[in-house]
Amino acid sequence: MATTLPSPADAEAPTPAFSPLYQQIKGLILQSLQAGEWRPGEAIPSEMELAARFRVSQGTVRKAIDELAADNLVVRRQGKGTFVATHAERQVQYRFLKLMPDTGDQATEGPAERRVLDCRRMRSTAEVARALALRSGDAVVQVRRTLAFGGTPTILEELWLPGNAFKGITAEQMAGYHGPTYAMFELEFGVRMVRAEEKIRAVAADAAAAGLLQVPAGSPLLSVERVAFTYNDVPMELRRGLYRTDTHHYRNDLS
Amino acid sequence: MATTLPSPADAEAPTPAFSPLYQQIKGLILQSLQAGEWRPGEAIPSEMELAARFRVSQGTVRKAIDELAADNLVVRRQGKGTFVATHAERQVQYRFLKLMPDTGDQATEGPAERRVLDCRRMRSTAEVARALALRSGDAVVQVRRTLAFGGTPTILEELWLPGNAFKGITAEQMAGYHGPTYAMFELEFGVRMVRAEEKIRAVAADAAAAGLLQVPAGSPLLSVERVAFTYNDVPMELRRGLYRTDTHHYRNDLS
DNA sequence: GAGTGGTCTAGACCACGCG
DNA sequence: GCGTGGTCTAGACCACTCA
Repeated sequence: MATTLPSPADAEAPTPAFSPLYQQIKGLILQSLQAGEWRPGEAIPSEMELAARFRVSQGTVRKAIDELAADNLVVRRQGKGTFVATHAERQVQYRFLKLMPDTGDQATEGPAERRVLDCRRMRSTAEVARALALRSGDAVVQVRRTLAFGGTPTILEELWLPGNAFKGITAEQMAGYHGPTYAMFELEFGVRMVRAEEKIRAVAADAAAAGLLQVPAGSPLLSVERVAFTYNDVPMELRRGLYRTDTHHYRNDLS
Repeated sequence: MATTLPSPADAEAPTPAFSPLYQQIKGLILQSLQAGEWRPGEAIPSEMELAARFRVSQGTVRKAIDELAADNLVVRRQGKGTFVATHAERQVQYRFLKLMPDTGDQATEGPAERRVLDCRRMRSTAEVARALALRSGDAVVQVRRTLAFGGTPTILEELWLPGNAFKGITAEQMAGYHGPTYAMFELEFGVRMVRAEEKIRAVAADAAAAGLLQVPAGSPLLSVERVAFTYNDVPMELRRGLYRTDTHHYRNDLS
């Protein structure tokens, strides 16, 4: 049946290489997600509906959705439906933040206290442009802020965002929103971060960082450089964080 | 059919809670893996054979194996079969080592040059015992070594292994084996590491570490504390590494 | 009780690897 | 050409949620 499929599905397969039907369906659902057909947190159509729309069996749709769920683009809830993933959910406060208090976890610790130091538009340097797939000199927004836990400043970070997608962002918006920053990005700018890559190093605190994080100059800090991506691997944020690791640690699970 | 299954499968379900058939099958295959019915790198029986053995359909076995493959316990190869995962494979040199050269990757860099500083049996401290789920004073093996890339010492690490499982391990074994240490553990001791947890911090190099890594005392280093587990979440290694991050970085992908 | 995702089956056919 | 895993289907039934 895969080769004799009518129009909708295999119209999407420009590669002669062979792509399973469920992959094509996955691609189509992905396009709808990208296009904003369903908003973050909303339910997507049921498996039966999608099967009817694409003229395939429920099992094929199921396998497509299975992969989307494995990629964290979508969340299944038995008896209720399948929902577009969002950063604005109770579950884990900060999905991409792997810094944990040495005792307890993110949940026991409560939300971070944010302090925005700076938020301004500027022209991107060559380095920032490369990370964000822009041209040097394109408009970017730079944000600098600290995050504190229980009164102790723990993270100092600098964000760069493409000026185009984040027109009109303000320090008040960055500071005022209650909840993850990425949830604010979804709500206010329609930008959904889906995946990220981090490069981690140990560095010595310079005078400025030391002051803001209330540690002696030269103290070892964790440097975390993150590039976050929306759909289709489009980079939408460069973030450089300095973490204190005297009361917290970066946790990672390998398998 | 799930409720009327004959002996083999639901003899394994002590929980009345409801466990899908394929989960029970997964558990049974896992037991065989654990028991060493098939050695690392070997093929396990085909889906049809397993389906016949367990008296379920091929689809159910498939779903069980899908999960084992997702957990990296097993590797599927179309047209050939399904194989027990091993650390002794070309693919990625060091599966659990996330340290990458700033330019290029593990493949371009070639294998690490190992130097074993120390390998001795001792009684475990309370801290080591806790991590390895032993009692304080139980026998453990401590290994200290450095890894260098292109002549530059980059990693200084200390390993603790349960003395029981690693009887008779020698410095020569640690140094002499060509390939990942975890592959040597599989071959020589039948211990297969399946999963690990890491806690990462930034620390200042003490005099000893600075000397061995050829950096000034007080230099920032990445401290990586790893607990590695075999099947059933049994901890089998505690490892504390210090990484230079002037030419390398710890890479992590989030989703 | 209706609707959703989750499980299980049986059978057909496809892509791949290897002799 | 055979055996392996991979895809696709259709239909039955189960577990969960909510009105």
